[in-house]
Amino acid sequence: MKVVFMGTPDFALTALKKIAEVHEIVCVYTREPQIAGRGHKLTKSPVHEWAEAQGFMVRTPKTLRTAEAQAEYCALKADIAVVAAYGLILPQAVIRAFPKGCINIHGSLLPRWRGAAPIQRAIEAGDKKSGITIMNIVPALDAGDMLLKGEVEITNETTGESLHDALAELGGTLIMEALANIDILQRHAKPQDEQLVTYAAKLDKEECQLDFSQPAEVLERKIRAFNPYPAMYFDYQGERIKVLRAQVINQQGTAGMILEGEKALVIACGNQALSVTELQRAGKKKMTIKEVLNGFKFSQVNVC
RNA sequence: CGCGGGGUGGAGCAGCCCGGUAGCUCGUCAGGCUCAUAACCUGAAGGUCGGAGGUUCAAAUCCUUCCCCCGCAA
Repeated sequence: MKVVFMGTPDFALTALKKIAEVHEIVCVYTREPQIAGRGHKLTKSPVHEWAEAQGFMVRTPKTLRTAEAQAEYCALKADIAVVAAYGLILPQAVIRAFPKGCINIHGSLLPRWRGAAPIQRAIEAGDKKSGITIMNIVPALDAGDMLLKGEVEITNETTGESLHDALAELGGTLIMEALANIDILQRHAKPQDEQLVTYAAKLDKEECQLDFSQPAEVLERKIRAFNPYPAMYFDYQGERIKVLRAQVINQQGTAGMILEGEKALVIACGNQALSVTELQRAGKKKMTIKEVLNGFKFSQVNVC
């Protein structure tokens, strides 16, 4: 089939690579290069970078609301559009442009976790499973009928990164399946149960400062969910320390107090305590707690 | 030119400001102790101090320049 692909980050790129092996990529839409990174350089998205290297036509409109953008889009001779973490709202005209429609790869088991950060929110909430839903795009946020689903287990070891990677892979697999059986799947498309809808708010750095008055268990899930990005942190004597992994242990103390800082890093929480097992100090690489403590000791102060 | 931290035996750090024979914690190897051990004791190996220039009797340490890693911000 002739496919128009719309996506931006790595999550989308994984799918694009698989699609490109079998189908004809007519055009790739991705977010325009952004000022980003150290030195504030203009940076192309992962999808942009790869698509260009493959010699695909790449378009980066600021919006698809304009008549020109829509006309340009609709002029493409494609069968279907595949959207994955694109980042722009798609107007009706775009959604209906191609005969086989416009389908989306979403990183959750819809209707649970519609929205921007479904992967992290599922871990944070303590869900036992996550997955991919292939669905039709409609004008409302992630509300289209569902075509195909696949599940992934969330364990105590699952991090935002590991789940992201697993779902990206699964998304690629399922989108291929969906494209292969699109007509049948469309005939059996299932509406989402509005009663079960939840929303995954986008990640906000405000919520990443560890609030040790909360139970250790809650914080541990946030730590895993937000690893590696945006990463939970606390400030230790003016230095920002990202906590990438921790274990809940059965100790009590004043919330925020470092109970042990030489042989381990144990911080008291509202309920129980966290033993940090992997962290990153400002300016340093990620390290296991063992590596850190070889050359650095924490004082028993309060880090709230 | 957005702001900032850092590159020292395999790992994490100290030393750099106030130049002068490379230190700490851990790991590795050998031996010892022990019922035993990730514990303890003894000993050993392992470093052109990111690269290139320069200043100096002498540079990890001062100057110039290049490369690489990372935090913030976006």
